[in-house]
Amino acid sequence: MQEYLEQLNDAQLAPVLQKDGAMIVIAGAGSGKTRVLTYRIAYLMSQGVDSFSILALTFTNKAAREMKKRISQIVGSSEAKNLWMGTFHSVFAKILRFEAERLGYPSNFTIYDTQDSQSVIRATIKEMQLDKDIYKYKQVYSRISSYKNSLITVKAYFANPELMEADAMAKMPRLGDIYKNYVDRCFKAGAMDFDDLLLKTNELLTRFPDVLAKYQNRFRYILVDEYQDTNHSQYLIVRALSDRFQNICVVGDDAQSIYAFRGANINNILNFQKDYEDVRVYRLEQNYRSTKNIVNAANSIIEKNKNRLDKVVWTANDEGNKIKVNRTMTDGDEGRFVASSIFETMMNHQLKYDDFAILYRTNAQSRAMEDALRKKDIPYRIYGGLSFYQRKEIKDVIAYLRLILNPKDEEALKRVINYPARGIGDTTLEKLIVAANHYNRPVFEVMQNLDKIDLKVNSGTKTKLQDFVTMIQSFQVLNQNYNAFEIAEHVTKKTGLLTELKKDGTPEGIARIENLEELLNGMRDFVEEQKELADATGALSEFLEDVALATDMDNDKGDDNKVALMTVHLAKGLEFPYVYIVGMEEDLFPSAMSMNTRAELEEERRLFYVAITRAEKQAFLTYAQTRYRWGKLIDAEPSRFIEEIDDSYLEYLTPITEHKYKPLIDSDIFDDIDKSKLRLRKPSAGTPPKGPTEAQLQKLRRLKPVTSSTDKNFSAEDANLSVGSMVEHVRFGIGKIVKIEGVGADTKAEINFENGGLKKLLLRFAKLSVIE
DNA sequence: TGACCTGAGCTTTTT
DNA sequence: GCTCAGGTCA
Repeated sequence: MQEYLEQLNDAQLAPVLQKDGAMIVIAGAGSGKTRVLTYRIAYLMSQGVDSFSILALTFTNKAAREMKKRISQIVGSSEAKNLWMGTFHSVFAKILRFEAERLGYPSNFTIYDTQDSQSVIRATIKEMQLDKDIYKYKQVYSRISSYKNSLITVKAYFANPELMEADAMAKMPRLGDIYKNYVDRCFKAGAMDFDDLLLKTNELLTRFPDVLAKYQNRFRYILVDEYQDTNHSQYLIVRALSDRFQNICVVGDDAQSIYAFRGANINNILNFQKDYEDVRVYRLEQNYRSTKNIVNAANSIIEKNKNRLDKVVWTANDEGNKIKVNRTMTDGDEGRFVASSIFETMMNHQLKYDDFAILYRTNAQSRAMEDALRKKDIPYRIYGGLSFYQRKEIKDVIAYLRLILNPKDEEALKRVINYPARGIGDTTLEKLIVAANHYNRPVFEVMQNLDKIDLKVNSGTKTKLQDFVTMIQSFQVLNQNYNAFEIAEHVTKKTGLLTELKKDGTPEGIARIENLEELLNGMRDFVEEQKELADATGALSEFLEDVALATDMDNDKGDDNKVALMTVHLAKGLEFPYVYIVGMEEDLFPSAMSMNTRAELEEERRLFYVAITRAEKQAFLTYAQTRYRWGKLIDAEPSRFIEEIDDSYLEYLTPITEHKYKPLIDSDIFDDIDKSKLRLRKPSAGTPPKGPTEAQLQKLRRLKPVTSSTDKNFSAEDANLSVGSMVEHVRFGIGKIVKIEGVGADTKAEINFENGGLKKLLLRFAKLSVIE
């Protein structure tokens, strides 16, 4: 029984054997944290802890599934079955369904995905007759999302003048009203968005002490994976649930925190010791995954970050090869280089395709890679991007299915009410929505009661509406006796979806039909699997629950031998013998949008750390000198991250490109200043604004960009930056340099901004925009 | 009502 | 260079 414990080293064993109390395991990359988690759970069970009372939270379904699999191998599947193990979202969705009525939701509430949410917001903005150029629906969505993740409800929002002011400053004074309307609409539609799954769980646990007590008593042992990626909302849930027994084990690596943009709060892990009594801290520092070269290179990168926990990752593995760095002319060449390199390496070392991964910063980069791989007949699989369930034809079927379970679901209704075309156009839909708002009832209910209201539609349209209602209702009846697969198959035929697709003979149309078939096959498998579980039946509701929270990573076919393509974010937690990190260029990695503050840049650096540490045997870094972006060819410079790696771990296949420019300013003192936005003022056409005088402009025109890349000791004067130079900073406006002190890295400048007062900035490696 | 066209925005990452 | 929302026209 205990022999599995022998597979652990001492550092891993300690947290496994500490049965009770609060503990944090700080686990370096590749140090076997998943192993610690699984064995800890297995050990708890061997010590007589009831599997019903263990809750394990992960960030991906895949992580949960794999852990469950390994645990069942140790303790047997009948025991492992009762564990509560899953993503935050899926576990709490389950609990919310159970307790939904407390919060006024139906237990069959729909889960809106990002597309649905954004569509609701778009409609709201339109209805409120706001300017859509100011209120951009994506921006509004992300603001609302971050409010929800910080537990700022509509009520809390309106109680907080600072927030309202901030939005007003951002020219969106009506944001609170949009927020309110959005929340109301979702509620009326019986729908929760992703963030609601956490927000409403918090509400449930705070408002109903008996519910809190119930789950506190139930989950006596709580484990959280990737704790560094929890946001405030998740943090509070974990705290609340663990408060009674304080048997909490969190595992994470601050160096791999890469989801701050989504509200993840790195302080959750940094402050864990303050949150519980008597916290034991364990460190896993031995890396079992990678060569010495890779581990050391990664360490040399992460050292550049200031905000981190103390930890030294080391490995007993071989020295290994140096990290290879390659430059190409274009992004197309980059793709061809990677494809040939994969092919050669594979042949030379008798490897398989799935020993290789290509990682990139943005999804858009996959294209060049795909083209090159296809030309060389190298099989690949792209993870992420547009997932299977986000395809139009799939979403259409899903929308019908959603409507069957929850006819209030307005987004689903809007999607299918006239697809396939059945003569219910925008005008009619508009009337329905107006009526629905008027009576404050769901649209579908209005459609059910057409006789009782005067909708001002002609009798033909009325019949069509009634037919639609009858059809959905007939599905609902069937749903009581048939499983998810049977219903879906019936729906595709009865609605005319299948016929509609068959009409379209284009290759894309045929692909759509194939996708539909794949969906149905998937559903059949799903039903079979569910039937084997004790507490499931393969019903439609179970399927939709799964789909709503599924990601592309999840439907892993596992054994297919293909090169993996994915973003660095998606690669977290995975490992590959050979890893290509492509697009190692300034403004791409690190992303141009993430270089405004030290905090953002540090997150990019952690992301790069994650990328490098995926490699077991060999890592490649590639960059191109020119690249297509937005359909235009642009010049690119090598990423600063390449230079940050200690040279002794690198092998340059091509000489590194000289940097033309260095990043402008690295200010430790004024972290809140958006350094990328500081530049020499470009004179505008015609008469200059009240800022610089003609004489100053003359001076500006004489300024040249810095060309020296090796001499890091140049002074501000070398950079032609002198007292009296005009600079512009978007935040403070135009200003004049009044004082310069220090040399090289320590150059400081005092700049007198016209409307921002005197600011002191630390200039380092000045990058000066060229003045025409 | 539906097919077709146009222009804007996009490419930071996702449960 | 691609996608999608929104507008125009038959």
